[in-house]
Amino acid sequence: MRPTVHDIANEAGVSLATVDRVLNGRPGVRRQTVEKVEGAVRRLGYVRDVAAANLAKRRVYPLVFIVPAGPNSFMRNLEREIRAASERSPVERTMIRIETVPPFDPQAIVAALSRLDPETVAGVAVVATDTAEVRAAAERFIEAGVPLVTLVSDLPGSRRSHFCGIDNRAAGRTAAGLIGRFAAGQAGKVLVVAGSLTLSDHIDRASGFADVLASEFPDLEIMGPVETNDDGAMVRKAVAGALEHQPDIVAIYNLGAGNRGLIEALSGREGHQPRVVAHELTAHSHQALKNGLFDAIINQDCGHEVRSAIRVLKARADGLDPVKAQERIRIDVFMKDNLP
Amino acid sequence: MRPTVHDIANEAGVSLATVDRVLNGRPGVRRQTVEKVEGAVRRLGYVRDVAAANLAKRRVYPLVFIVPAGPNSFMRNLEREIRAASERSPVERTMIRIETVPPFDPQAIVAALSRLDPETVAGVAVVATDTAEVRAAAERFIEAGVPLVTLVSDLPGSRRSHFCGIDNRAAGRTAAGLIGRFAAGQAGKVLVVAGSLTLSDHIDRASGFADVLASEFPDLEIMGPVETNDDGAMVRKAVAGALEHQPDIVAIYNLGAGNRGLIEALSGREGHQPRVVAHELTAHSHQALKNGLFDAIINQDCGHEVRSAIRVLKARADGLDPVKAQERIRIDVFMKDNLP
DNA sequence: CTGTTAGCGCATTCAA
DNA sequence: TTGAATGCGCTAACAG
Repeated sequence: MRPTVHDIANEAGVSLATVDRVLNGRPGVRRQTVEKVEGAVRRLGYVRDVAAANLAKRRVYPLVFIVPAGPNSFMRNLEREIRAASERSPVERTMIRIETVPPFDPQAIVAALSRLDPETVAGVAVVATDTAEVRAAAERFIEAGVPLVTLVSDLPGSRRSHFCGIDNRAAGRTAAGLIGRFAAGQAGKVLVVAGSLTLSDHIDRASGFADVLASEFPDLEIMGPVETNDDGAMVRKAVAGALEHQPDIVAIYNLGAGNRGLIEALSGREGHQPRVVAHELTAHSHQALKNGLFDAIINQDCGHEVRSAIRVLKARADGLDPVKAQERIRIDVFMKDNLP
Repeated sequence: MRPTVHDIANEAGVSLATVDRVLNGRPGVRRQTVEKVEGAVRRLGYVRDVAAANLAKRRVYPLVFIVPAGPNSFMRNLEREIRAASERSPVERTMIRIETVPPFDPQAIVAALSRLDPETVAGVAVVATDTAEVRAAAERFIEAGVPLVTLVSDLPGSRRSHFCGIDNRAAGRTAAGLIGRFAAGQAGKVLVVAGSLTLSDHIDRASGFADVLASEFPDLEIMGPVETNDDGAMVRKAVAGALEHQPDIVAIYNLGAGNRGLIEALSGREGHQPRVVAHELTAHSHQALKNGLFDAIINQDCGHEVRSAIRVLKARADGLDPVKAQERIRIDVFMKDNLP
C-alpha cells in the first residue's frame, strides 16, 4: 500500500491539516513541525495522489490558446484540434478558450496576452512571433506564476515551460538531406521560400537547411530565403519569377505556408520540374504529392502538439514536471508512396 | 457543473446504490428502475468521473508485457522503456510485470499467455509472432474479458484491442520511396533482408516495399526477401554473398534486425557502395548513418509505443475507448543530417 | 500555529 | 429489489 496523508500524519505526530499545509507549502507552520513532516514524507516515500487531490479541490484548468487567424490551412487545422481537445474537457477537467489574433502581428499577441487575468487562468499556449515585445509580454506572464508554453513556433530567449512543436532545425536538415539525395549529384540552385523570419520555426528550418546543404551537398547553392508572409499569391509570384529567370533551379524548399501558390507556379510549366520539398500535409499538398508535383512533405501532427500542450500545462499548473521524452513531437516525412 | 450520481439519483427518484448498480451493469434491479435511471443519465448528460471511481475502488491495473529475449538491441531498448514506465507506476496506478520469452518461438508466447491468470491481470501487451497457435491463445485470453494489445508486431486476424506500433506497410512504402529516389533512375537489383516472415511487421514492410517498387520504380528489381531470424551473423553472410555474386545490386533494404551484420558485410568493401535503408536507430545504425554506410533509418519510438500500450490497456480495462488519433505511432526517418 | 470536521464523486458493504 | 451509511486520499473551512 502506498502511504497516505494519514500515515505521514501518524508518523510525524501531527494532524492531517498540518500535513496538508506543509505538503502544499502553505504558511503558518513552525519550522520544526515542517521538518518533522518532511522527514516522515521522506521516510515513508510518500507521493501525493493527484487524482484524489484534484477531486477534493474540484480542480479545473482554465487554459487559453492564442493562435493566428487567417486562411493558413495548418493554423485552421490547429484550431480544429484545439476544439476537439476542448470537447474532451469534462473528462480532463480543462476549460479551453481560443483567442485568434491577426497573423504576423506581434502587437496583437502582446495585446491578447495582457488582456488575460493571471488569476483566472491556469495556463497559456501561444503560437509566438519571436520579437522582443512578445517575449517581454510572455515573461511578464510567467513572472505572475502562470505556466506558458509555446506552440508550433518557439520563443527561444524566454522561460516558457516548454516548446510544443517539432525540432525545426532537424526539419530543415531533413529537407536538405532529402533534396540533396534526390538531386543525386546534379549541380544548381535551390530556391528557399519562407513565410517570415520573425518566426523562430522558419528561422530554424532555414538555418538547418543551409547547414546541411553547405556541408553535405556543396554542388547545390541556396537562393533566398525569400519572405512571403505565408501568402499564397506572393509565393506564386516569387516562385514563378525565380523559375523564369533562373533556369538552373534544381529544387525548391518551401519552409513556410502558401503551398497553394507554389502549386500554381509549378503546375502550368513545361519541361523538367524541380524537386520540391514543403511542409505540412493539407488537402493541397496531399494532392501535389500524388501528382508528383511535390516530392516530399515534412509534417507535424498538430493534434499531438495540442494534446501535449494541455498535458504540460496541467502538469506545470500542479507544480509537476511533465515526462520529457513523452512530449517530444516527431516529424513525419510523407512521399507519394506513404500517404495516409 | 457536471451532473453527479447524486443528481441522477434525484432525477430518477432512486438511491445512490441503485444508480451505481445500473451504471455498472450489476444485476438485481428491476427493468423499470433501470429505465428510469438510464433516462435520467441521458437527460442530464451524465458522464462518470473515472478518477473518483478509481479512488473509491482503489483501482490498480496489473499489466503484463510479453517481450522476446535475446540480443536484439531494439527489444532490449523496448524492455528498458517498459521498466521506465514501470517506475511511474505509483502515479499511474499500474503494476507492470515483464515476461521475456525466447525469440521466434510461438510456443513460448502461448505458454506465457496460458500461465497468466485472467482474474489477476487487467491487461496484456504482447510482441506477437503471427501464427495460428498464438492467435488462438490471444483469443482465448480476450474471451476471458482481459484486454490485450499487440506491441511492435501485430496479430492481424485477432480481436486485440489495439496494435501499438507503426503502420508497417507505410514503413515499407517509405523505404521504397526513399530507395527509388536515391537510386535516381539507375536500373538494378535491390536486396531485401528480413528477419522472419512469421512476424507480421516484417511481412507488412516487405509487401509495402514491393508494391511501391513495382509501381513507381520498375527499373529496380527485388532480390529476396532472405530470412535471417534477425541474426547478425546470418545477415552478414547473406549480404556478403549477394554482393559478391550480384554486381548489379544498387540498394539494400534491411527490414529486420541484425544491422550489425549488415554493417560488417558492407564495411570491408571497396568501390561503389549500394544505397542502404534499414530500421531502428541504435548505437550501431547511428554510427553507420554517420559513416555514410547507411543512407536512411526508419525508426519507431518504443517509448511512445509502451506508453500508448499502457494508456490503451487502462482505458479498455475501464471499458472506455482510447482516443484513437492520439495512439497512432509515427514513423521517424533519420538520415546522417538529422540524427538526434 | 495546530487540529477537527466535512465534503469531492463514486463504490460498496450491510440492512431492510 | 432497494436504500442508508461509510470510506477512498486529499483539501478546506472553521475552531481553538
